[in-house]
Amino acid sequence: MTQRIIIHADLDYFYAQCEEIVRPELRGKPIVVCVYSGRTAESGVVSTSNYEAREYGVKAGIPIAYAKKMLTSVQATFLPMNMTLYEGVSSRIMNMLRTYGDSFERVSIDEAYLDISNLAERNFDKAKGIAIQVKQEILQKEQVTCSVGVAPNKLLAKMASDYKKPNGLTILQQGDVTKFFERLPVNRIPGVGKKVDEKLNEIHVRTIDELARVGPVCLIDKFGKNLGNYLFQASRGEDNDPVKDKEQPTQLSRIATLKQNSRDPQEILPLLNKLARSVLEKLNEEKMECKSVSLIVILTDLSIHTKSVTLESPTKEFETIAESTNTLLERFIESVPNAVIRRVGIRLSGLQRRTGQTDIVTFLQA
DNA sequence: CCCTCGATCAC
DNA sequence: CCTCATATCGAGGG
Repeated sequence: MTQRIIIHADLDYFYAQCEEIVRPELRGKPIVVCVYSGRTAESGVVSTSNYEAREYGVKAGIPIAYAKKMLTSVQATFLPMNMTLYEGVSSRIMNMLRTYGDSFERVSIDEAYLDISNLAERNFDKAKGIAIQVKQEILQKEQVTCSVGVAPNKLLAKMASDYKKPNGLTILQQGDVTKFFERLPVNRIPGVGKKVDEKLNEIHVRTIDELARVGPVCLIDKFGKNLGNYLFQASRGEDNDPVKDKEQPTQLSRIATLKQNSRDPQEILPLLNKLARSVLEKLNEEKMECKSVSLIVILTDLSIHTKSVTLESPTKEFETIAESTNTLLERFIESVPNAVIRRVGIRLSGLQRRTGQTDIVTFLQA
């Protein structure tokens, strides 16, 4: 295949930026979008913050209480998540982006890849023009800024969009890779998080150019076939993963925090049923059914446990889901005598499109 | 090959 | 003080 040209677009500080759009008077001041757990009035974590808040160290994942302390000296706004708002803005932008590429891949609410190889006629100057146009259209139609990377594959496009933000545009061609990777920390490679980073540090690899000097056998030995090969290729800026339309999800989950810790199934059931209704609503919207049901349990020590069952036949029924998770919960509590539960969740997997077809029992009865 | 489960990532 | 959702992998058991 000839050389591809891929765009990665990343909507800047997305939830907080959406809030700036609907509350323009807040622009220029710190905004913190929060996930409130409902435990106490203030408990929860920061989902996203705008750059004014980040200057004070307020970023995604930190407890809301920490964020409040960091922002005591300034006038800051703390807002609960408004997913309906963000979904609306996102879907309008994604539908716009979809019209550009030969293929399109939405990777999250605020990120997408476009393959513009043909549109740009395999020419990076044209590709840059398209990227500028994309940024402009998103800004004009939705007042949203984004950071864009243009590169010969998804890996480099993502690393490029990450390089300059907010409101960045970075073109990265294969010939620039050596220079770009020089002294760049390995954790800038997508897929290299805390654990992989630590393991690489063990073999004294801190930067991507250092990683490129490690042999494939060594990497496969340390990280397994899949991740080992990925790291080897990534260190050279190579990636053949195609931009693929992901039409349907393969799993759906819902998780929530208990008002108070408990190991009494009766206290937990109402929340579990609520989660079942919620995740089933989504399953219905997607016109799908599921083959497996998992219970997710997070204990007071924050350890995560999952228990699952595979059903005899795919289901979309509340009774089936609720009964499964209830049984799994009782069984889990029984099997771990000291477990005190903080949060519970439900995951539906083995998802498949609902066929219009009637099930076999109904068919035989007809 | 399928199932279950924990781990990891990144959001 | 500690959210929520998705995908993927590898190990272990069958």
